[in-house]
Amino acid sequence: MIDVKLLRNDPGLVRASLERRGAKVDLDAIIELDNRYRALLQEVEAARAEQNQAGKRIAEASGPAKAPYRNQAIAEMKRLSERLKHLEAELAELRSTLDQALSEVPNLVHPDAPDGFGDEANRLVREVGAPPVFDFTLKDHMDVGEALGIIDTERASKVSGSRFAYLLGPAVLLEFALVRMAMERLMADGFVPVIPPVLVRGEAMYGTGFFPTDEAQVYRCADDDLYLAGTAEVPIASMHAREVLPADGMPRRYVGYSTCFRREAGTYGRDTRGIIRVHQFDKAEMFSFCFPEESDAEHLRLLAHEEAIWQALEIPYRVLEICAGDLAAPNYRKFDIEAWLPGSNRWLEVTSCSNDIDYQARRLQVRTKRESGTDLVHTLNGTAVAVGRAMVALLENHQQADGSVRIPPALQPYTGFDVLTQ
RNA sequence: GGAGGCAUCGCCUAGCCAGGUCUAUGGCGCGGGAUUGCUAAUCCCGUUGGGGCGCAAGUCCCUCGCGCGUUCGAAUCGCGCUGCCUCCGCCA
Repeated sequence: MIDVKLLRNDPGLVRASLERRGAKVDLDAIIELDNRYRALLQEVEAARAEQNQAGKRIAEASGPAKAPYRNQAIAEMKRLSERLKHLEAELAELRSTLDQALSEVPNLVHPDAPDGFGDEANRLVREVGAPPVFDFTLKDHMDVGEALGIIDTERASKVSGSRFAYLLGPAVLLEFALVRMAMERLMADGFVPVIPPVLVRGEAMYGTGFFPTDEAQVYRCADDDLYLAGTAEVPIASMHAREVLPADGMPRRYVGYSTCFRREAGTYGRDTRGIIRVHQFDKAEMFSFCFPEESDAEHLRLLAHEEAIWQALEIPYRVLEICAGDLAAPNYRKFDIEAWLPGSNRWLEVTSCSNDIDYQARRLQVRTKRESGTDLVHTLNGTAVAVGRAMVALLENHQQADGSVRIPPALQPYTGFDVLTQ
């Protein structure tokens, strides 16, 4: 949610951001709604003040001697009350129309975000590491994984349908190793590890900005009115909803580990092979709550952690800054990391790091209190390690002629083996 | 799943049965100040969070878990929901 006061005072700024996104929102209609709402609010509040005064007069007029006066005052208050009832109903309706309209306005866009739409408009920030050289015929991750017997999508589809997988044997240890390595690096920088609930209320989905926009991507448990989170971002951001965080604990950094569930509606035929795009995967996610003036730096900090992890995994990657037209509604600025997949001869998105400024905080009402006052915090999130896709990158980049996969030294203390074999 | 209980401004707490002067009591904590002096004490003032109007001073409205209702008027009465606690059942 954007700040309605900002819209009121500087509609040009909001309009410019919307244009860069290519978002079609009738701002003038919202501004008009806001004006009408505030005019009516004043009327209602004046009537309430009058009612409060009248109530006091009634209370003061106790005893038989004052009964006539009292009856007159009650009659007067009845009229007031009747009028207020209508005004308040009108006000409530106007408010909910305004809230609905505001909830559909996407966030502002960072001045440095590249203009444009689509992949071509993304800015290449840097490319790190050289593609490995091989002297044998390369396999893609699925061929490597199947040959090793560590990925089984065929049986998974028997049990759960397409876009599911069994991970077996050393792949399981590899998962725990990746997560443990990421966790320890982040804990060293003060991130608090957390395993959040993954079944959440609609409120949490709305508060983080996934509803109403991305409702189609979310699994719903209808009987309990709960939703399966597509990322730990949802329960972690919501963890401090309606709280005022003490200034001396800022910034608050978490690294959450959770299974993620995504319906992948509308992606039929895309990434159908292997475990690149599945309905269920595990991920360690960074999340920060920080002071507003610190969020630009915090964003770069999260990105630096992501890059350090990919460097430790010895995977060539590139950093992209996502163009204004491709930002999700809550995002103010976003960096993706894409890993190079030599076996598939393509780049694969493996992390995503966003600064949502106060967009989520306003919906979730997460504030911090310091001497200068109580402010909404800024929230940021970034992938520490998306296990499935990290495995894909490892299998393709570190495959060896005999079908085994080399484990980079930084990961070996966590796997307990240096070569992944059958 | 069944039965019962609880929810007040950071924490504790009064108020609820018997609706109006509740602009919510007191304590703790916190912030500011005064006084006395010695390892501290006493006193005074302030201290929920939002919102509207206003250059400001200020002023008004909302907020007693949430919602709906009854009523001229709800912290207080009724209904629903949520959360927590106790017991039973079930369970990793």
